[in-house]
Amino acid sequence: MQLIYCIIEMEQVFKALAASSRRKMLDRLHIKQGVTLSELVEGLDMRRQSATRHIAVLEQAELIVTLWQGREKLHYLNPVPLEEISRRWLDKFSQNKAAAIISLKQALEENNNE
Amino acid sequence: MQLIYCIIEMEQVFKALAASSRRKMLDRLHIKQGVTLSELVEGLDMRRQSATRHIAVLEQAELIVTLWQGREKLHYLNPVPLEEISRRWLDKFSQNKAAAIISLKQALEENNNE
DNA sequence: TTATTATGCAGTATTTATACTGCATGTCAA
DNA sequence: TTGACATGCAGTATAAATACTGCATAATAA
Repeated sequence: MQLIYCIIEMEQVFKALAASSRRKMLDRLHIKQGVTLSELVEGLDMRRQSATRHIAVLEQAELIVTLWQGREKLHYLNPVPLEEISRRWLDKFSQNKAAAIISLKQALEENNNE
Repeated sequence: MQLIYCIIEMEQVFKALAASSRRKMLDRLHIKQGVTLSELVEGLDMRRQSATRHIAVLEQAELIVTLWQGREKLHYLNPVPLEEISRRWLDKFSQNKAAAIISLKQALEENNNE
C-alpha cells in the first residue's frame, strides 16, 4: 500500500514540476511564504484563473499547502516531496554517475575506432 | 548565453521526467547500459514506434545518448542532466527545508487558534 | 449598505502529448 | 540473393494540458 501511494505521489510531483510556470511559483514561495493568489500570479503572464489551475496541480502533489485567512488564500511551500524525489530517485543516478560515464565513454571510443 | 542554454535544458529535462514510461526507461538503463531499442521497449506496454518518441524526448534532454552498431541502436544513460537539476534546483529547497516547515507549522497553528 | 477586492466555478477553444497503423529502409545471416 | 530482423518515417486519432472569458460568491472597507 505504502509503495503504491509513493508511486502515485511521485508521478504527481514530477508532473507538477514539468511546467516552468509552476516551478517559478515554487521559486517565489521559496523566497517568501504565505503569499496570496493575486500576489503569486504577478509577473506570470497568465490570468488569475489559469494560475489557480497550476496551483491545484501543485497542491495535489503536496508541494504547496494553502490556508484561508478571511477572503485571502495564503500559499506555503512544502519542500518534503522535492526531497523525497531527490532522495529516492535522483540520488541513485548520481551514485553510479562515474560508472555510467565511463561506460558511455568506452562505448563512444570503441565506436570511433571502427 | 550560458544561462539561457541552461534554462532551456532544464525545461527539457523536467518535461522528459514527467512521464513514468520515460523514467522507467532511465531506470532500466541505469541497471544495464548499451541496450537496444527492442530490448528497451520490452515490458513497457506500448508499441516500438511509440517508445521511439519517448526516446527522442530523452535524447533531446540529453538524458540518454545513442550509438549505432550496425542495424542496432544502442542506448546509454547520461546522468549529468539529473545531477544538474538536483544541484541547481532541488538542493536549494532542501537547504531551507527546516525554515519552510517551521513557517508552515506556525501558520497552521495560528490558524487553529482562531 | 454599497462598492471593492479576492477568489471560485463553468464552459470552451487551442495546443500539446501520446499511441496507433502501415509502409520504407538498411543490415545481417543462411 | 533472399528472408528475417532492427529500426525509421508519415499520417492520424484521441486524450490531456493549458489558457481564456464571463459570471458567482464571500469578505472587507468606506
